Order: sequence, then structure tokens, then C-alpha cells
Amino acid sequence: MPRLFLVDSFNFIFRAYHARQRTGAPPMRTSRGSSTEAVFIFHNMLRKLKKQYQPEYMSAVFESEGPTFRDEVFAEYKATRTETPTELLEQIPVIERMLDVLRIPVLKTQGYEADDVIGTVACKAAQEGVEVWIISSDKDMLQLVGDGIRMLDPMKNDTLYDPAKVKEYKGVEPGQIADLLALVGDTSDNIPGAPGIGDKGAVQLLEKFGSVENLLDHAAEVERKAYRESLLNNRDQVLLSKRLATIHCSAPVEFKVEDLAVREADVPKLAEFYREYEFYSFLKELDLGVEETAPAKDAEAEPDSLVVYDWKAGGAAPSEKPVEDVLLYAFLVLADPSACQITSLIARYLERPAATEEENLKALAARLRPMITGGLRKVYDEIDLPLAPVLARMERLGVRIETQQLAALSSRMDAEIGRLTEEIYALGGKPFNINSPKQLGEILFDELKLPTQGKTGKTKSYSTAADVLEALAPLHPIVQKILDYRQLAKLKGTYVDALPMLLSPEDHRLHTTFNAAGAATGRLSSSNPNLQNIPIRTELGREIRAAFVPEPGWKLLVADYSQIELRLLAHFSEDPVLVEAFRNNEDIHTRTAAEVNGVPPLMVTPEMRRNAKAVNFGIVYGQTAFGLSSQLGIPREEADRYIREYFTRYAGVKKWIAARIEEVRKRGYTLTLYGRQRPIPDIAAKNPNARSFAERTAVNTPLQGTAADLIKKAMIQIDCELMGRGLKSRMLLQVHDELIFECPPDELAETSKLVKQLMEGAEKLKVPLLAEVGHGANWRDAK
DNA sequence: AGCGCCCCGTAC
DNA sequence: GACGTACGGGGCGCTA
Repeated sequence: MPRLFLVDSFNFIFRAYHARQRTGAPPMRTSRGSSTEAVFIFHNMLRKLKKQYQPEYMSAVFESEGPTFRDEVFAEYKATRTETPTELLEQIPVIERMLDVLRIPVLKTQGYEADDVIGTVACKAAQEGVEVWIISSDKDMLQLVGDGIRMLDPMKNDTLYDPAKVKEYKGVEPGQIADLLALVGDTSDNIPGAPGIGDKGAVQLLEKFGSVENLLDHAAEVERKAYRESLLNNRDQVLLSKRLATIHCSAPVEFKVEDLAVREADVPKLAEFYREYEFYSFLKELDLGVEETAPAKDAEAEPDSLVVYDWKAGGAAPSEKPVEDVLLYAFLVLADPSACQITSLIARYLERPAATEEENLKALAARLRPMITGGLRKVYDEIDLPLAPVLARMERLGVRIETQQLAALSSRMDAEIGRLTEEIYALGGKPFNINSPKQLGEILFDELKLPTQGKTGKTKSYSTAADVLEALAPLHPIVQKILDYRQLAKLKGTYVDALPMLLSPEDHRLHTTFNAAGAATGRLSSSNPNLQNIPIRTELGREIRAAFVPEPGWKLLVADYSQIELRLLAHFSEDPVLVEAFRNNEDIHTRTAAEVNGVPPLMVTPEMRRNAKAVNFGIVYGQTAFGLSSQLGIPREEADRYIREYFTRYAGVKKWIAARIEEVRKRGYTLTLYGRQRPIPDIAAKNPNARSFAERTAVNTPLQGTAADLIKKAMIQIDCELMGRGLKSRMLLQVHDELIFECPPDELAETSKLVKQLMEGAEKLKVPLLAEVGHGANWRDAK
């Protein structure tokens, strides 16, 4: 079906102009002093629309000068608007000339606003079988969305609205948007609305009564007093508001769809225009288009590559094109997720921001490219860049979850939370907000006089953290109930109730965002929702995990690296005991317990193994005796002895740790196996706390970061292999040392084998890598 | 009302 | 102060 794009021109010209104002950048002018800000931005938007979507028909719609019927019915209509700045006004004729040379037809009608012209043209064209896309970021326009009419919002990442999307966004049908505005009002258009009724209230009222007219007729039945009275007192004002907010589809617009066909620009005139307004970058492109055989201009030319910042917009870029990803460049240089926002990068690396996003990216790429050399270039070329399209595919695929199961879980938890709440109030002597650590602390420590073992922190409130409460549990029955309450409230709020709300309406699956620059070590992070912290440790938590399911009839396949960080520690340190243990595929915690306690492995008790396990974890994180003692609930001296004994038995580890700290002192940064770097400036800090922290980071980052690099390499190969073999199995999630796939049953054996091989073969180390693979009907049972 | 910080808890 | 890397929910105080 052919498409007609109707561009809400002023909407963008205004927004573009003001957005740029807000950045504080100096206004864009030609050398002769004429403002070209709005011209330039509007030009770029039209150009992008044409190029990206290639519509058959297109028109730029404008307001007419002078009053419209809305000004007649309501003198104050749009009265809150400030005068258009002359700087912007003087660009309008330039824009008209630009549209002329671009051969984009303009539509406007005396006495009507652009909204009404767009409404009229859209309705007619849709009736004639043309698919209409309204290009606007004005929410009023959503009322026009319907059969054959959609709205594209370029300011909102090219969101495309159909009726379902409108409903999802605003909570009402497109046909009720004017009703919604009539109730809520609109300060920018000075539409009064019904005072006291906001977005939430209006949606509820419209859900029940359908339209404003029907609502007013039944105003007396409205339950909430404030709403009822507002409606009864402001009947005429609400009706007027609706008239103002309603877009008219019967303006006297003269047009034929054929006249709006997209044509090639008038190139000679366009070149002249570009020259006159000094849009030299576009002028250059135009020239290249004409002289196809033009030789490369200079040997220093940057590679002709597509520069991107993330892989979301417009889907993933094809991997064959040369691609430069500015985010990945910056992250490799800085290794600091918080410093990699595009605005921070512009501030850090550019003298002044360029006019368009595209130019900013090109400039940033030019600045950062020379910094990506040696090991960093290898990491970029072989790991981070090829991973990007893999992550994009995983995000787009999403994962299925069983909402029914979560809903059932939710009501069970609700009942239990209700019971616990009552019991806690009774034991505490009065109702209070259990979620408030402050109020909870007052009840436990002031009212019930329990010993305050967690000291008063910087906010001079008692700690009510779980480990503090665990210790108090034997002293008073309220404490265990609070712990139970906390667990239920946490799991319900964070997962059981939150996840279903994030399901995509399109495919009913859950789509996370994997942030490739999310963790300073090089790990990924996951957000919206975070699928890297789905519970597993408690029975209740595992029930949540069980709600993650494959396609019906398929299986979930889970593969995780066994002890990857300790294996890397063995590889790096070449500690003979550690290396031997892994080469023999021993249980590492049992082996450590045997070493530290000086007993044969067969004599290791469960408690000894538990303690050794804590030490093994602690080593990787740079744990202190203090930390270990509080973790295990043993005296500090004992923890101290344990750690000392560990380093005696694993002297290679001790040496390696010291070498890492020394290395960072010398070079200022730490390195992974593949050459990813992380600057650690605090290694020389005066503050002993900051310095200790830096030292722990210097030890942990090569382990955590190398593990991250390894699984990324495996992911790239697995993705490639699955596609190469034409398998339907697909990789869905990554949780640091674990990959989750969904597989048709007949591919289970092949995919399992392939995944295990590629994970274990990701690198040849001095100890073997081990990946354990399991499958099941859901994520819980796949382990 | 919106923002940012804090506390707390989930994962690896 | 004391164990590395994340994300997110709820409370709460500050600001407008």
C-alpha cells in the first residue's frame, strides 16, 4: 500500500529551535549573519524521513496566518503562548524556499490550523486506500490515528502509533484523545479542562463513561466527590475544551493525492541553496552524486563507515558494513559507564557540539578512533563490535514468561503479606510502615528495646539490614516476621508484579536491554527489566524463575561456566595447587578446605567446605578478615587465621594479587587477558579507604573482566554457528557466566553439544574451562 | 510533583 | 571502613 507522509511542520520547527536553545549552544548562523538553525534541523529531518522510509507521497503542512475558528469560540485560545522569536520567524521564508527546491509540496488553508488540514487530508487519503503517516510529536494528533492512519514521532525515537499503541501510551482509544484533553486541559494551548481532574482520573472516567458528553450527562453518578463537583461546576468549560481539542476533518482543503508524490529534488537549485546557506556537508554529497567518478580527495580520509552510538535506533546495522560504534570506543577508553553518555562525551571530547547527531557522532569517532590501538583495538574488533548485533538480536527476540503463573503467585503472596502485616502491627504495638527502615528501626530499637547491633549510619538511623535482623530473630518473634515480610514484598514488587507490566504488547515477550557499556569490568548489564538478577536462592525465588519458559513445545537450555573466575585465577597465578585441582576436575571448595585445615579431602566436613567456599569467593573480591568473620559469623581472629593459612597454601595466588596491585601502581590501569583496560586512579589515593578499594578493584577486575571477555567470545561464535547451521534454536539471555537458549526438541542434542564446545573452547588456558549444560521446561528446571 | 540520595535486596 | 560488578523499589528530604 502506498504511503503518504503528512509533516506537522511548525511542530518540528518550534521544537527543534527550542531544543537547540536549551543546549546553550550559540545560534547557528551563516557568515552573513542569517539564522539557519531551524532550516537546518528541519531539512535534516525531512531528508532522514525520505531516506529511511521512502514514502510514495509526502507533504509539509503549515498553519495559515491569521485567526482560526478556535480563536472565535475562545478568545484566550493559545493565549499563554509567547511571541514567536524573530530569529525563528525570519527562517520561515527560507524554509519555504527549501521545500520548493526539494520539491516537497506544501499544504495550508486559510482560517485553519495545521492540525485540521492534516486531519482532513489524512481522512480523505485513507479513504482512497493510501496509508497515511502523520509525522508529529503533538499528542493532540493521536486522535487521528485509526484505520489507515498512524502517527510517527521522530522526537521519540521514531515511535509509530497505531490504535493499540495510543491506548498503551495514553490509556484511551484514539477517538477519546479529545475527551481526555477536554478533561485534563492543556496549558500549552491554554485549554482549561476540568480543574482537579488529572491524567489518571480522566482515563478512569472515560473508561467508564466513554465520552465527555456522556460523562457530563451522568456527572451526578460519579463517585469521587472532587471529580463530581468539578464536572457539575464546569460543564460548559469542559464542552468548550472539547471543541478546542477536536481536530476537524472537513476543512476546505484542495488537493489530490497524486500531486503529493515524492519527487527528486531540483539538484542545481538545491546546490545553490546549500551554498547560499552554507550547508557545505550536504553540498559535498550532492557533488559526489553528480560526478560518480570523482577520485578520493585525500589519503587521510576517514574510512567511509557508518557511525553509530547504539544499535537500537532502526534496528541493528548490518554487520558487513564498516561500522564504528562511538559508545564502544568511548567505553574501551574510559571503562566508566557513567562517563559514556553521549552528552558527557560531547562535553569531554568536542570543543562545541555540532548541529546534528550525525555530525556529533562523526566528530566523536574521529577523536576516539586514534585512541583505540593495540589491545583495545583487538578487543573492539574481535569482541565488543561483533557482539553488538548478537545482543541486538537477543533483545529483539525477548523471552516468554508465564503470566498466569505469576498472577497466581502474586495473590498467594498478597494474602501472606496481609497476614504478616497484621501480626507485625500487633507485635509492634501499633501500625507503622514496615517498608520504612526509619520507622521500623524506631519500633525495634526504641519501642521494643532490642539491642541495636547495627550502628547508626551516616543518616543516624538504625540499620535494619537482613544480617542485623537475623541476629535479633531469637530475641523477639516480630523479627522473623519482618524478614519474611521483606522477602515477600521484595520479590512481589520487583519481579512478580513488575515483570508482567513490561511485556511487549506486540509479541507478549519480555525484552530486556543489554548494555554493552554497563559495567566497568566489561561485563554486560541488563535493564528494563534487569533479567540478570532473577531470584534463585530461595524456594519462592525459584518459583519466579519457573515462570520463564520457552516457546510452547520447546525447551529452555541453560549453559553455565563452572567456577570461571577461580579457573582464571589459576591460569593467571599459575599457583600449582589451584592448577592441579582444576586439571583433576576436583571440587575446588573441598580441596581448599582440605588445604587450609590440613586434612585429606575425605575428612572435609560440610562446615569446613562452607567456610572454604566463602574464602574462595572472598579471594576473588579482595575480602578482609573482618568481612569474612561477619560473613561466616566466626571470630575475627579465626577468619584472620583462615586467610593467612589460605595464602600459605596458595602462595602463587598471594604473589599474583601483589603483582596486580603493583602493576596498577605503575601503569595506572589494570588489564584483562585480551587487553581491555580499566584505569584505577585511586591506587595512589591518600584516603586509605579509597586506596584499599582501588587495590581490591585491581585484583577483581582482571578476573571478572576476563570472564566477561570469554563469554562474549563464546556468544559471538555460538550466534554465528546457530545461524550458519540454520538451527531454529536461539540465544535469549546472558547472566555473566550463563547463557540461556530456547530450542525445538529435535535440536536439543545438537545445540547442547555445540554450546558446550564453543563455551569451553573460547580460549585455551592452563586449566580447562568447564561449561555445564542442562535443559527443562522452564528456567528453574533447566539447571 | 520531580529529582536525587539512601537503604535494602536480588543476581553473578 | 571492612567483598567485586550491576539494577531497581520504596522512603524521604530537598527544590520548585
